[in-house]
Amino acid sequence: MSSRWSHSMDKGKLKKGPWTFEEDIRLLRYIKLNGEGRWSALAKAAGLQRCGKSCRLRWVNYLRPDLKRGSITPEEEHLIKELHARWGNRWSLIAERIPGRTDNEIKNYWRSHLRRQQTIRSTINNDCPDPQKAEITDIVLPATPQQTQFIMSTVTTSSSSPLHEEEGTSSELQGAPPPSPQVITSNSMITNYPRDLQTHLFPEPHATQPTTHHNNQLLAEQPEVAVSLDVDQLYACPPFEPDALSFILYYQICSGYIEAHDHHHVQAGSAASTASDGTNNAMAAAAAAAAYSSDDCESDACMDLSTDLLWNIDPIYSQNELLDPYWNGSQS
DNA sequence: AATATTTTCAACCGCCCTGGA
DNA sequence: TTCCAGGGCGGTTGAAAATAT
Repeated sequence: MSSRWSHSMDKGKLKKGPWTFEEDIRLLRYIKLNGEGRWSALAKAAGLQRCGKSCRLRWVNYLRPDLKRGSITPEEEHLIKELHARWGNRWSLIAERIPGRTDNEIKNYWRSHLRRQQTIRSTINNDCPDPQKAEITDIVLPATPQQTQFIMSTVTTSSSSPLHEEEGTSSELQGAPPPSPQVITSNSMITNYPRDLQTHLFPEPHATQPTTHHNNQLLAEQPEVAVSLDVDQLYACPPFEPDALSFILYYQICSGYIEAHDHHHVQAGSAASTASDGTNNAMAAAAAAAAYSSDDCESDACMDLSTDLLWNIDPIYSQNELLDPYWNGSQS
């Protein structure tokens, strides 16, 4: 735990600071079983030494299955500029119009990317006496037809909104959209996880592990390192703290492979080094992770490789369309 | 290669609003 | 009507990573 949070922790028993793998799993499983909301009670019931706000934030900004991973696209950037010009720092409102992005993410993006652009442009065009006006006019770039269509489909609204109900608010807020009618239960959101991931995250009592058969070729014929497939053990004693969802996804893919080959042995290092595309890199990462979690992989080289692969799982995932069926839950 | 500076972003803080008692 | 707890939101922080010198 870094010193940043330690003084706060001394005041009570509630934990602060970065979330661990185990905490993520606890929160995810609890929300799947019981739904979200009532965050203070949820935190206690889930056995988390966290305040309700912290749990909500972790869920909303990081664990939600409908979050979009990866960099902000040019279309999204343009939309952020457009909406910020309309509504100012109404980050949650803006986030509602950009699917899969959180208010925190948009706010950070604005501060780190777009505000700097604005500052530079304002410096160049320093003849504008009104900084607010300069901000709006400077940052809104012409939209391509595609961008315009995207913006129109996203922004066009019909019903009332809290902002609309504030009669006579500034003209800057005209055209503000209604609150999103999004009423999504946590269960339906969880079903956006890959089916196999759901099974592992939220197993039915006494359910047998599903046997899945995926791209298996590259991991075959390398039976050297015994791999533990005891997921409960993994939950109880995670050997590292990668992105929890990504890790479990790849772990499951790997498990499917291992079961399919019925020997429960994978040479993680050689599998990874011979992998040539994203899918198999991902599988190799999972194999490496599994190997890492076992007592059978003790070499420094194996551990180094495992760690490298795990910390690079997100880019592998985001660049690999072959994994979309798993992520989108359409894989049978 | 080492150090300094800048950028990124997860997470917290505090204010405000809302709904229930 | 008032009080209070919970939740949402925008602002801020600071460690880690990336980049520059």
